[in-house]
Parts: sequence; C-alpha cells; structure tokens
Amino acid sequence: MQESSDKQAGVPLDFLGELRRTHSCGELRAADAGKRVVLMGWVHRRRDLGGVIFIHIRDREGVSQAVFHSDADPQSHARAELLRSEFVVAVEGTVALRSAETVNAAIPTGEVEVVAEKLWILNESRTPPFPMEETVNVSEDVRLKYRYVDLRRPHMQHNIMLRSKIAMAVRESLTQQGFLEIETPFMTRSTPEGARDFLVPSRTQPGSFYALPQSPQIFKQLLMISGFEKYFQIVRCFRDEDLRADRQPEFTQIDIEMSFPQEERIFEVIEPLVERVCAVAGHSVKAPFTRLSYAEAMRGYGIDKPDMRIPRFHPVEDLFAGEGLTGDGLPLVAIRIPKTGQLSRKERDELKAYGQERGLRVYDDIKRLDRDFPAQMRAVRERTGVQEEDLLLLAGWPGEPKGQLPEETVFQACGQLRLFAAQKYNDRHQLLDPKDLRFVWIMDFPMFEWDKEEERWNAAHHPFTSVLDADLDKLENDRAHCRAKSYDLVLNGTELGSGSIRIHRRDVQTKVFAALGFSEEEAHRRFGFLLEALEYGAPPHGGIALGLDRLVMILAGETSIRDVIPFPKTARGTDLMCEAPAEVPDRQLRELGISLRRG
RNA sequence: GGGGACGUAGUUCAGUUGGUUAGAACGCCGGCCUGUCACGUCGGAGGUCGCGGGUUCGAGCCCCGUCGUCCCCGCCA
Repeated sequence: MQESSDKQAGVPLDFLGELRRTHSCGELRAADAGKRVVLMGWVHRRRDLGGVIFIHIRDREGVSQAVFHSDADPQSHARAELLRSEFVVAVEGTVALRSAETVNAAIPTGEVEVVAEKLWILNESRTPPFPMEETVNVSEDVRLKYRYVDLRRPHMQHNIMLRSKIAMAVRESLTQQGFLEIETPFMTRSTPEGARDFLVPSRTQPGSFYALPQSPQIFKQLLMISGFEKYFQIVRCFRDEDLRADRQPEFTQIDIEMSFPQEERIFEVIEPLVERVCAVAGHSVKAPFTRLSYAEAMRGYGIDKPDMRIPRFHPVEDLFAGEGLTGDGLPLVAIRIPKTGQLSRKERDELKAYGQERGLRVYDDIKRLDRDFPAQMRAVRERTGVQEEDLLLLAGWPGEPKGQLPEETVFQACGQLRLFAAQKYNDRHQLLDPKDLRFVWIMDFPMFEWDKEEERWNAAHHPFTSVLDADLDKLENDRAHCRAKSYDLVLNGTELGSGSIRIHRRDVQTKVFAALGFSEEEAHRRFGFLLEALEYGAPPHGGIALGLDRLVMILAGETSIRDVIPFPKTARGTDLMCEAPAEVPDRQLRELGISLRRG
C-alpha cells in the first residue's frame, strides 16, 4: 500500500499568513545577488548531504536552488530535513552568487542560489505515483488517473501554457481585425446530419432532448444575418464518435464567420492569425500559404490533406504510352523521396507489397528502367527534379480497362505509397521535421459525395455551403463534378481547419436541399429557423473553423491532442480521474422520465 | 462494429522449453555524510504477475473468456 511506504505523517505545517511571494522560481539571475526574496513552490528534488541540504523549488516558471546550512541556521536546517518530493514550501532568504565550480549550467537560475533563512512547510505530499522527471515514460493510464500530478510536470506545464498563449494570440489577432467574440448556446437542438450528437434530457419536457453542438455552425450564420459582420469564438464542440490520437469527443475550435467575403478575404484573416500564433510558439511562418485546388491536390499528392514537406508526384503515363506499365488510360506516377538513397532488397519488397495491397504495381528497379527506356527516364528525371541521393519510384495500375476505374483511386493509392515511403525510409534525413511547418490551402472541394450505402448524394462539407459560381448549372445535372466554395487549411498532412462561403439566398438553399434529396418538409423540420432567417435580409457570408487542439499539438511537437488538453478522455471516451461516464441514481432518471432497458 | 500491440513492485522494465523463495533500475523508509544538482554510501521494506476459468504433478509463461490502456480501419456533414 502506498500509505505504508510513506513517511509517517506528522510534519508540522505552517500557515501562509500574510507571507508574499517576491519572485518566481524561474527568474533569479546573477544580477539579483544580495536581494532578500521569498519563493514558493513544490520540492522538486532534495539533496541531503548531512550538514547541508539543497532543495530545488519548482513553480510553473522554473526551478531555483535553496540551501540550508546546519551551522549557520540549525533551526531551518532541521525543518528542511523533513521535506520530501512535492511538499509545498515557501523559502525566505538571500540570493547569493554560486562559486564558479558550483554553477549549474543546466538551469537558467543556476548562477545563483537562495541561502535560506526561513522555511515554511505549507503542505506535505504523499509520494507521487510517478516521478516528475521527463526522462521516464509513464504509461498514459497512470498519468490520466493522477492528471493533477501529471500536469505538474514541466513538459505538461509548458504545453498548457503554450495553449494559453496561443489562445491569447488568436484573440489579439482577431480582435485587432475587428472581430467580436460572441457566445453561442451549448444546449441546442439535435441536427441529425453528420456526426452523432451528445444528448441532454430535458426535465421540464420529459422525452425531449437538447443536443450539445457539433459546431456553432448555424448560430454563427444567424449572427451574420443579425448584422455582427465579424464573429469569432474559441468554443468547445461535441461529437459522439470514436476517438483517435487527434480526435476527442469534446474539442476546441477557433470558430470564425464574416459577412461579405470571398474565399480570399477569409484567407487574409487567417494567414496573419496563423503567422502570429506560430511566432508565439517560436516558429517563423510566412504567408501567403500555397493554394491548391482539390483536383490539383489529388493529382499531385493523392490526398486532400497533403504533407507539403514531401515533394509532389508527377504523372508520367504520356512518356510510356503503349509500354504496358499501367492500365490503358490510367495514370503512371513518378514518386520522388529526397535523400533517401538506395533501399535494401527487403525494403524494396516491402514497398512493392505495400503498393500491391492497394492495387499498384511499383517499379523500383530504376537501373532496369534506365536500360529499357533511356529517353523516357531522362524526361522523368527532368519532370520530377530527382537528384542522385533521391529515391525514385514509378507506380502504375495494371490491367484495368479505361473508364472502369476512377483515376482518383490510382492517385490515392500512389499518395499512400508516397507517404509510406517517406515515413518509413527517410528517418535519417528529417524530411518530416516537425519544426518545418508547411501550411497549404486546399480549395474547390467537390460539393457532393456519393453515399454508397444509402445510394444518395451527401454534402461533402455541409448543406449550407455555396456552389462555385461556374458550377451552378451542375447542381442539377452533374453533381459528381459540382464544386463548392469550400476550403481546408492543412498543416504537414493534418487537417487544421475547414470552412466555406455559405449560401445566403433562400432559393439557392432550396436547390441544394433538393440536390441532397431533402424534401421541403424535411428541410424545414431540421433547419426551418435558418431557412426562415435567410428570408430576412441575409448578407453574403462565410467562415472557417480551426482545430485549436490540433494546432497546439503540432506547435508543441506532440503527436496526440491528449498532451495539450488538460483533462482528456481515453480512447473509449472515459475520464480515468473522475470516472466518467457513470451511472446515476434512479431518482435522477425518474425526474427525467428515463427508464433503462435491462440487459 | 472490425484489426493489431500491451497489461509483472509506487514507476519503467527483465523473467530462458512450463520447474526451488518472481528479479533489476529508479522511487520509498532508516543510518551516515557541509557544496550537491539524476549527490554519494550502508541497510531495509515493498508483488492479487489486470481479473475469472481451464490444461498440467506444477502456470507470470500454454488455452478460453473478460476488463483496461494505446494505435489503426469503419465512423468523424
């Protein structure tokens, strides 16, 4: 048991009284020598040498050393002997320069130490369930159970403080650009399109439910109709879907909407915001960001969220016409992975197998291709810009007759191969350097996507997205090629945000609902208030929502958003600390008119 | 809903073909130690091997089930 291994309790504790902290534990420098200071914080580490005791005191700003001498101050020294890890203390003393041999270059305050004259023990602590040191990788379930201790670790302190700075930079940037921060309700109405809703039962109207918002989408559109022109909110959103390393059931969005925009007006708002946020996190990023149409992204990267740190691939089927390297009329793609060099036989087989699982034939034997197609391969090299140290692959799709297979499927498989090769074989060359931030706008997404199971068209973004002016006629007769005024912001292969220019005319909204197969009655039942609002002078408007958790995650160099969320859920959606979700007493259920099915 | 990895001391892990009393490091507790900074040193305590069942003379190890954590697919307008 934890208790039995703990030192027996009984350390006499001190009151804080009127004692005031004079400095943080991270700010003392050589220039402060001679000052009388009071530090408060946690005992990070104790080094008891007998006659002298050193304490590292830690607060959120850093660590400072305090020293207690038995000969100079036997009383304080005796109290310091009682200290253990994570005790909460206040130390009053005089800042002294350390001798040259005892300077600690590893910490910013290492040139000085506080010669303690008085020690207050403000609270004791059980032995922490895991060490504060970053060097130990503690399993995540233990960290989450004792999250308040985990969050005390300097690494997590840094992440959460960075998150706060980023939120502040967002507010500063948007406020300066004339945006108003406006709140929208959390208890709202279920809109059974898209993700599953979290429901909140109504007590006053048994059998009726509020829903937690998947996003404030409709409310922010209404705020535009209300004439606020520029709205933002750093807002929690809720989606009852399965979790991932970058997905939580509740997450935070930087939600933005503005009136009278074109796509470029939105980008003009977001780009300086992102520049500022990155600067706060110590990264230099320059706008304007690259803009790619969805079609260009698919043809060059085989994915709608391309990682721009890896070069695009190039279709080269025109150079090899009639050679049978790929199916008739299908793409043949040249993939270049910089500075990856020669692969071993095993790696080449692995790569081929990976491609084959996705329907591709991978041509990795470049020597052989050079021998058989010298002129064509010169052209491939020119087109891809391949250098001596680069890995070059061709990938085709054998044997599928023209027209049977969308070329997008081939590009997608090539895109997966490109990512696989870069992630698997480029470790040494830092192609995927997390500090190399490559933002890109993906524009002109398809308006609709075909739902195979339900055999109908779905809104690719959401049903309030407007159609590209040039594609208006396709709304009715060519939905597969109808493009939307929608755009994603992508960073290093992660979708950071997504937005669109909305429909502001009632007649257009009706047409889109019709294209989606909503009856007028059904549309009215779900979004009647929005449709009605469109009839009362709705201005052209549009916006975007950026995922704050993902943004902070990438800027903090993390690979899970749980490490930038103070109290996240596990993959099964539970909170290991407070053990939510939990059963509730029958009485509470009865009040809500809810009875549970047994089983 | 599906696939995969993992679960042994407070923590991170080792544990051979199934074979004596389940180990290490760190942490913890006690002693010594006046310049450490991952202090050192001597000693000590600490285990429902996730849980349940099965196979076996014998299970941390094999089998079945179950619970939990993580990753991925589906899902996420």
